[in-house]
Amino acid sequence: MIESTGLDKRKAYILATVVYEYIATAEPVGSQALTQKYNLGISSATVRNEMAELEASGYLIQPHTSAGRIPSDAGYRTYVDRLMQPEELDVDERRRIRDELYDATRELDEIIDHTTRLLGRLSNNLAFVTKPQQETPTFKHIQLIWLSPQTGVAIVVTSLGVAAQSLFELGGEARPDDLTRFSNALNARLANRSLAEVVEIEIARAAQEAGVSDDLRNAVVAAAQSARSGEQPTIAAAGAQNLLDQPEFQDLRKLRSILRIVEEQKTLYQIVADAMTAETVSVKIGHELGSEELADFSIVTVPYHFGSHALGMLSILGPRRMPYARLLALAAGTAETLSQRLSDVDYFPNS
Amino acid sequence: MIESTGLDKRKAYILATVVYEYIATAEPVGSQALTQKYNLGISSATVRNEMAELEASGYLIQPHTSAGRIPSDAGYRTYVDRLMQPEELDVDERRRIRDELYDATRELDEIIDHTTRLLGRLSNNLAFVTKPQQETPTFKHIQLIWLSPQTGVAIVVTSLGVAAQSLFELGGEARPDDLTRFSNALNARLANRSLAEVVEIEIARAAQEAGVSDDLRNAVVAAAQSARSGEQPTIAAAGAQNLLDQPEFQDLRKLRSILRIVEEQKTLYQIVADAMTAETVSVKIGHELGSEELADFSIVTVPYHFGSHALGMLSILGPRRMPYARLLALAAGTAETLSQRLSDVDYFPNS
DNA sequence: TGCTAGCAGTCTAGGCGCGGGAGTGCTATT
DNA sequence: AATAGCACTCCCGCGCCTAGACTGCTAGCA
Repeated sequence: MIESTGLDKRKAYILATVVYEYIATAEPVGSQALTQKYNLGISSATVRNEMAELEASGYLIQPHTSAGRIPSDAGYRTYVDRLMQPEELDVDERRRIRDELYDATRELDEIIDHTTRLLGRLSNNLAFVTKPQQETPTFKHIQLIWLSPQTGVAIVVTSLGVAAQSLFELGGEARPDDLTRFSNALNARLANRSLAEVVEIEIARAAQEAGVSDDLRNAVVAAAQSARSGEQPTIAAAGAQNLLDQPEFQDLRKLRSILRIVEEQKTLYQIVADAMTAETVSVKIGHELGSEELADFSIVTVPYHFGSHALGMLSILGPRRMPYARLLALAAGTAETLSQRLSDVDYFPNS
Repeated sequence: MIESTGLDKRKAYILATVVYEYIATAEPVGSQALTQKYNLGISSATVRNEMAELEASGYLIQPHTSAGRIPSDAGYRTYVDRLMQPEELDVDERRRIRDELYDATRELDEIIDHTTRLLGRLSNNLAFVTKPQQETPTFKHIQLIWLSPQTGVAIVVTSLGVAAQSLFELGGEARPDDLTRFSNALNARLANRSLAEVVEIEIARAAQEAGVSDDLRNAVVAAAQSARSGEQPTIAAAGAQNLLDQPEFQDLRKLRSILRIVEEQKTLYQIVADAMTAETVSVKIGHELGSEELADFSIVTVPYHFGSHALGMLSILGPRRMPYARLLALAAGTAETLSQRLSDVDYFPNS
């Protein structure tokens, strides 16, 4: 572990301390401040040398020449994955969450809203929760259209309306007839099947039946996947005002981005979607969110379940400089309690 | 009209121009700027004199000695009620709203959400819409409890749970028996009646039957009203990020208040609740919102209907310096279209 | 060889003072 | 009554400057 990151024990400890201190103060951390506040047993000069190397390895950043250091994305990542002391919710807090969720409300939507607000309040950040879709969308129709000898387009219509189109290369040897035949085979197999089911196998069988090229099959698979990503459950959000307190967001443009993205929901969902299949809580830090606008933020996400079925996700969005250990524990604990809460009443008689 | 406000024609025109200009620029309006930009046919010195009088009458405010004037709440109020040129939505815009609302979505909740976003986008402000409650709450039980020879308490239980209690004076001559008798009479008349119905008459009849004092009757009416105000439908909001663009909200504390209040919903609902019974669009300006935190904002509200029944309200929240004429037209137009849209599908088979 | 003390250099945040500019109220004049 | 002119007031933005924090580097020490 130590070798794999190029960090000896002392460097690791210094990195951890810098991250910890920066999370607490939001100020670049200098070598003196560090040795004074934490008795490291080494002098500030030594820390300076170590810091310079940590910066060279990409874990720390110096905002300007005569300033302290702040963690880079890689620094945070290392901190979260290897260095930080994991936290647990204490019993009191766990009970408070439980009590709130087991409040009078019965309706699923209300429980989700309630959970979102609770999470926003406890995390002091922006919380958002994807609502489970009651009705799982199904295939209605798929149509392959011949555009030119080289290209075609696949259009997938789901029970939610037109959902996806995907342009593809024909590979040269296909004729309009092939497409029609393939379309028919696909429709026979897929009509009214749930999008959530694994349809790749069916597509492969239909492709074999119709005797079409691999390119064509792959194009249809892509269109199906894209249609699936169109299933975007609505998202409840709460706690945006908490972000206003963070010193790094006095810059209004960043806030604007956040509010817009949260309201739009689509981007937000795409960012966290892959956490749905995760076993446990996952974290995306800064640029890992895949958007320059969100580069100063991090998101903690954890799925919640009904039985063994993942229903949705619970996320906390905050400054990159968020208290990771605490928020990971909070998100995990809340998701667990929510899952329990949901399993106590049979909301999903059909599943 | 002129006498009632202490404004002659010229003062009225100057006031209107100041408000108009301030809405456009967000800068205090000086006498020179005014005469240069609008050819008033009088000199800046004359305008200065008029402005001084308008300030003395409370329509204008001078932020500091050597600055121009900005409108006071009273100034805005006069502008909105009497001076401004009302606007209409142009045909194009009206059609765009219509097209958006008649989009594929079917579900009531989605239509409301969609409308909210649309309104946020078109208004460039924060829009919020109260969602109709599908189930109208009904009386379950009312209980009058004798506390002392002078006081009692009324507890109203609705189908939504315990909703209201109201302490009252007995007026001296009532005994526990009277309260029990009145309770019984009330329960017989009110059980399972909708809270939305006019229940005052029923209460009066029950009071007569039981032969109790006016004080007692009024206490019960108060409790019933308070129970009714407890019906707080959820609120959809959109466009918070638009407020960030307004120069007067660079101060983050104000934004924080807004976001908190919008998220809380309760306060927001209470503020606009009385607009529900209005015939048309209504405006609350600055301190009229009844909260120091909201003193820099104004809210435009208009109810939307299903048939003749008011279902909810559509509001725009923005800086006090909002383009009133435009937003009034926008809110009214959107509400009208929404009402039509709802009446085209039978969402409320029971009403 | 690794650590430390000291030092010179660098950069930022924030306090201070100044002057331009916009606007006012007042007074004298038409 | 309306206006022109004038002296005065106040804010805002600019540049200047200093205090403070931190760095990298060098030389000395276990």
